[in-house]
Amino acid sequence: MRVVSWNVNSLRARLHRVEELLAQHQPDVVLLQETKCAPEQFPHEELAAMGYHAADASSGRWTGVAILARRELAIEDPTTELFGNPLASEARWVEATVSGIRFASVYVVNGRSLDHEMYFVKLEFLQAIADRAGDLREKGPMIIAGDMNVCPTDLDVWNPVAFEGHTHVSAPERKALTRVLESGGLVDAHRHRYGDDAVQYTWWDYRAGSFHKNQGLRIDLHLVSESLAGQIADVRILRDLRKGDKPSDHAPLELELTD
DNA sequence: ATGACTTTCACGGAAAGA
Repeated sequence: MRVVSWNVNSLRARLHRVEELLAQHQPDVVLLQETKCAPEQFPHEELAAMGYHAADASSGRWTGVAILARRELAIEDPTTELFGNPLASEARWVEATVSGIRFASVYVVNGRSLDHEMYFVKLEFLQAIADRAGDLREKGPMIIAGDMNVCPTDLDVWNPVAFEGHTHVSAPERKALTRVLESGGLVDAHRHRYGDDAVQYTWWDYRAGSFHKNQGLRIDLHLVSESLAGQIADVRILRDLRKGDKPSDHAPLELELTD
């Protein structure tokens, strides 16, 4: 099974690149973030023409997440509910079961700055995910993936010194992310696959030629149940989709599980 | 040194992203 996670930075603006991804990689499940659609704008028909159906959480503006699956795979029990979510009106969480695995696509709050109200909202949001992951742990295998907006360690930051005092790298954010992993019994698929040697990023600022200088962050993660970890055959960051015509500022991540 | 890009909404430019 192939599971892609991708912050598309507007699904409508990126539909041609999503089509490229689906045609080239034929993933079974795709977890999207920052779809930026109002509910009526979500491109169900266009995706159906590409062979996929979707469960979406859509509220317009900056957020929006979705779970896509090949049309042959049922999307069961979708929900956008997340108990304890401090931003429940923003579409940042969607869950559904596909092929017996509980999937969640998540777009974690940015936080803006360490002294901003939204930073504390971010920590609350991560705690809500940890609580949910703890509940799901009792029920079976899960994959929570998306834009976590946290770099798990300094290995995941192109210049840790430059990021001191900023969001995405602070100790409380990292601790909150660790709680998600511990509570859910989850592994970071990328680290599980590559160990501590692999320095790779999933996001690069549009500005200043950051992508070409490889000045990025690894903030997009597949968090996978330990019971599935033995099936992790590969984890790839699809850098080619960060290039070319109107790319997102995030690259897709492709997780391959053996059947 | 600073800002350097892209999207949305809406029709100029602010807000937001990370």
